[in-house]
Amino acid sequence: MTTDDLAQSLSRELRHLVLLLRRVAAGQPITSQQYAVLGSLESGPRRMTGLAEEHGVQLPTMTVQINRLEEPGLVARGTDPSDARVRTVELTEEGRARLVAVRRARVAYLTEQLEALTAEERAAIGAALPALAKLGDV
Amino acid sequence: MTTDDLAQSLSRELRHLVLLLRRVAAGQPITSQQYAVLGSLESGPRRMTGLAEEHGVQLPTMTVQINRLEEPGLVARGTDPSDARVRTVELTEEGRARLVAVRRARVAYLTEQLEALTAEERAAIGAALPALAKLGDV
DNA sequence: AGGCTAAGTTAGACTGACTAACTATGACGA
DNA sequence: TCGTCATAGTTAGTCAGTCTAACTTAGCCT
Repeated sequence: MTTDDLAQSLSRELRHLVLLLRRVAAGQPITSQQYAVLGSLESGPRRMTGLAEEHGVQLPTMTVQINRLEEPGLVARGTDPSDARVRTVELTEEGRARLVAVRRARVAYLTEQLEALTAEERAAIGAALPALAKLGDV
Repeated sequence: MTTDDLAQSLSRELRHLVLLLRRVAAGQPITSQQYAVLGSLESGPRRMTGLAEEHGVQLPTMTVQINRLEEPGLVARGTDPSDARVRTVELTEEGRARLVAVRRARVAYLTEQLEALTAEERAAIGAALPALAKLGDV
């Protein structure tokens, strides 16, 4: 298979995976974007700019996201004592609990889907993950 | 690796792939959703209901999408002579040209990304695609 | 001090998605 | 054949997510 053929197949499957992700997110108490943001806060407070860059969105977009997470008390804004321009964002206890619960549900759903495959197919996916992780890391 | 571990890794990588897809779509003259709809029309006219089901969206969502594709003349609505309730949708010449052009750009982008990997990594992705394709086909 | 740069927020617009309510047509039994 | 119910689609209203442009505030540097 040429790289070009592979790119065509991958292009097709990426759309498929998007639909899968949509089903993973269905019925969750937060959207997949909110989940992703909470995940970025798991290891400690972050600044707005860092979050926006990591998620590949503009700052105003992240402002909106954090506003929506702050309103129900899942995250809290703080300040950086060394630079008054910087706003920090961190998980609240409730936000951490929500993150864990949603992650559990996501993983459970994916586990269920993976169980439907053969052991060989699961192994193939596992073997491809490192390569997929590198993909697009320009 | 247990299936549960695999699910966790996959959950992480899916988010990564979403960001990749976003970059693939950046700068294209149509959105990725519009591209996907045009792709569904490549093999011939379709009815609204069929398109909505294939894309996993509600009918009103597809109405809006088709409206936006019809306005610049990329698709055309028709009727089904055997059932007056049914609206058909088909590609115009311009729509087909647009589809081909966007596909070319997408594949070129992915090819470029894949070239940055080793042959082994590309092979691993290729080997996993059939399994990924099955994933979520409930 | 003055002026440039950086960090965030606000405002306005657009896409994409949903549900609810509506129109128009088809199907089927009394 | 007529009434009722189901099907196909559109319209209207709402919300999340994203963008750009414009603004505010704070730091930095000469």
